[in-house]
Amino acid sequence: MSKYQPQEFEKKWREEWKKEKIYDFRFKTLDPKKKFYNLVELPYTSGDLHIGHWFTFTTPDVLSRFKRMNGYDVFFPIGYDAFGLPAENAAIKRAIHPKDWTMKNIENMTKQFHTIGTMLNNWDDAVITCLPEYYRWNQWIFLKMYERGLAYRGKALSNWCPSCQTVLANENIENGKCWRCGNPVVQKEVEQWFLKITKYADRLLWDKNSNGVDWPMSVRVGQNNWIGKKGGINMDYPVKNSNEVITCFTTAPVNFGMTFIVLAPEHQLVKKIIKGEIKVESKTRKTVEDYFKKAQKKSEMDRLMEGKIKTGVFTGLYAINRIARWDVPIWVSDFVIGHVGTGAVQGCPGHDYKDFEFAKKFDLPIIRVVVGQDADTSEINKPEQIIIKGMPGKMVNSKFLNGLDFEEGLQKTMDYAEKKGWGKRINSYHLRDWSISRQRYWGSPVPMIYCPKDGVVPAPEKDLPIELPYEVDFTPKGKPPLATNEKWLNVKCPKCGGGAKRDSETLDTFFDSAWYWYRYVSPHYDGGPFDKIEVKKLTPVDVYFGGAEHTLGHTLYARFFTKFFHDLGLVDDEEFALKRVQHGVVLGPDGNRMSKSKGNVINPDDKVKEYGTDTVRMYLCFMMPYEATSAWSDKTIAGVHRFLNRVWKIFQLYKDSAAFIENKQLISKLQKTILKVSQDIEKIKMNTAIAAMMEFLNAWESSITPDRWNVLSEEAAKDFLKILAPFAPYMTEEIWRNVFGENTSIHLSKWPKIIETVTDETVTIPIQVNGKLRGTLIVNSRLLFDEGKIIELAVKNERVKKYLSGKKFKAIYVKGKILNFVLL
RNA sequence: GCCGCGGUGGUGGAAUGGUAUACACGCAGGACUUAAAAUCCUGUGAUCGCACAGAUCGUGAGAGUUCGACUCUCUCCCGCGGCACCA
Repeated sequence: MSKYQPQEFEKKWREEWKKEKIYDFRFKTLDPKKKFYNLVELPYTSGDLHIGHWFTFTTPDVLSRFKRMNGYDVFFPIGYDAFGLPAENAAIKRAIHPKDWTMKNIENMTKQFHTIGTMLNNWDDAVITCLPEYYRWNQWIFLKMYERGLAYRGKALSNWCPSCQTVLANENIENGKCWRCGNPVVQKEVEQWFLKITKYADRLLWDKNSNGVDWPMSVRVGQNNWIGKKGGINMDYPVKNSNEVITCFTTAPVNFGMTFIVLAPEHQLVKKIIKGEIKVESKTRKTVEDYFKKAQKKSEMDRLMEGKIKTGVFTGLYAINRIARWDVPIWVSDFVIGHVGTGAVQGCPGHDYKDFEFAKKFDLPIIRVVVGQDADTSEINKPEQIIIKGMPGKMVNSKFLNGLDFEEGLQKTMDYAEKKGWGKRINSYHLRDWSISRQRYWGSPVPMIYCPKDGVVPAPEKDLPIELPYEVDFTPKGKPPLATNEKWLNVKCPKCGGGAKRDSETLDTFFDSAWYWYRYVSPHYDGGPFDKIEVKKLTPVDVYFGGAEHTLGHTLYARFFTKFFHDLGLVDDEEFALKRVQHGVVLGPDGNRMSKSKGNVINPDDKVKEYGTDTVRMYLCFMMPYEATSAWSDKTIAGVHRFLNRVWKIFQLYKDSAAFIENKQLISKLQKTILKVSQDIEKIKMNTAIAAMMEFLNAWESSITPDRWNVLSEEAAKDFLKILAPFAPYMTEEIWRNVFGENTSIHLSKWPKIIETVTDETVTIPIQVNGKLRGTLIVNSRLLFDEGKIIELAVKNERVKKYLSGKKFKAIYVKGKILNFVLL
């Protein structure tokens, strides 16, 4: 009997499958009703396939194989997310060109991917986002958005390194300093390209019906919070002795308790004060200017270190609170953020914690206008006394509002303000427009041209792609790398034909990944970003597997693009994926995240060498639920290997078998196992599916006795092999062909039929007395529905009898499930 | 602070309101072996008990609903993840 030595045949089958083309996906034969688009987030071209990739891809692969054996045309494509900063960093550090680095990594990763033994199917057509064939359509999409006013040039506060003259991403700041030159980073308003995702805010919100698709609660709630739609009112306050008006957004206009206004340092009015456009005392002007400069220098780091201690300066100006008919002082403070609401806050310190802190710090009046449940009517001195919107309470000190419920008082205030023309109800959103320009090299060039005469001019569609030049300086000072290639940079203006310059910025890589699954369907199509007809056949995506870290970024952008394509008439769907499944993380054996510095990295290649691919795949499915995060265990993988060894052995025995004696109980167990495995795979619960197969093997082995060891028919044995096939594709193929002599792949076989009505001859019914288990009853399954008989037998049961003797009771029988006696 | 998700044996983890701890690991004992590894068998929630009698307790804590609660409701504690001076 041969030993289980997976290394002997895994490579053989990999090659054979390629030869037999069993994983080819043929678009032509597609029946749209039988299509199954299984998508995994496209991997980044980091260089090596780590155990996380294996974990991420194995479960979707099992699902793909299962679906295909059930008659679906499974589209399970792959591609690479190939643009981005790490490639550029590698270039700077190691003097390798980003393109060469990336393409080399892709080659290596593709090789490694094949060892996992997935049925990923369009390897030759894998979409690579850094190739012009792909990013050409990024540029096309950008131009379409520009045409519709969805892409615009604007200013935003960003991390800025004055020395390198570039915007820095948060992760490129180390202790408040630039990662490259070590100089302090400041906040600066920088001109950049934005996508108007806020225009889609309402459509991106998830409704109670989950927008008709099956996405996790965590994603839906997370995205809705991120979009942060809030109803409130924009209140106008005239500034005394000027023509200026300050608009404050508030969700709770407690105007009879409003005693000041606070502006964000970057508020327009502050600029006007500094510029002298609004007259204030020169000493005050200087104070405001100093405060503004200090605020501008503050980085994220400073703000964090400062904590929540309020700072601020008085502008010397007053505004008129027309509802309460009094004047309020106007202050500037960096606790108010320019882009939140209107960048101006009406201070109601009795009913807002931040306003309270500010008022305390600068000794501003605090007025109570709401009495809460504690009936405290005293002055508000302590934070515990603050009553905020949402708490129950009655209005006081508020003239015509007195006596109303808090919420009603707010609504009346808003009605009044709107009637007077002093305010307008409005929705505020937390979501901001998406900044997409990066002053980097390794990305899609922005297809725009700057002409001294015509200004910003879009590149003509026929000139796409605007190819990324190979020759640039990656470490320039004061300008983006692309601007160092003069030949590329200088162009003729499409409008006037005069000298002009290209946009030297590149697109955020999240732009690349916001639509790639459509490109997968027609990777070489050149009449548009994708072939509408093919896309219609294959989309929406049936399941989208990926990481939880993409809740607020990638998946939100992807939904935004889908809606944009919908508006262009390119796709029918408003949601691109019917179901989203998010994986967890495989931690190192020590329970920490794997990292080279901790020395706890598990290399999948080593494990394949030790146990074979099937064992690694099965272990990754078995170790924990797909969504969970847990540590790698060398012990547990050995256990999984033991299981496969036993499977191997029992089938080797089968090979040498002679007479067959059927075991009905075992057949029934097999039927139940097939049913359980089918349901569990569908539910993405691979760990319990495997447990069920282990249980079956245990039963199979223990039903074998020296004189009666061939207990399964060939059909039944093959059925077990088939349900194992999606998990252990190599071993099952080896057995399928060598033990059973089949000559077409097990992976092309049909999933075993489930006989729904599996009836055992005997059934065990637990018997409870007062809800406590006191015994069990083993009865013929024909008696299952005969309640009287069941109770009669149960009462006679030795173990139950003593609890019931001499007592009055009633019986509750849940048919086939349980019998409970309740003592009266 | 807000939002989301969790808390079950020594460990990873199972349980449509119906026999809690499936499956696996680990551990203990045994078989095989000169010995070890591998493999196989048996046992394994806690406490009491000679017991493969039996009993009691047991799913973070406490209450509630129910014939019956890991599961549903409320209050609280702890852990993880996300957001956060959001007006």
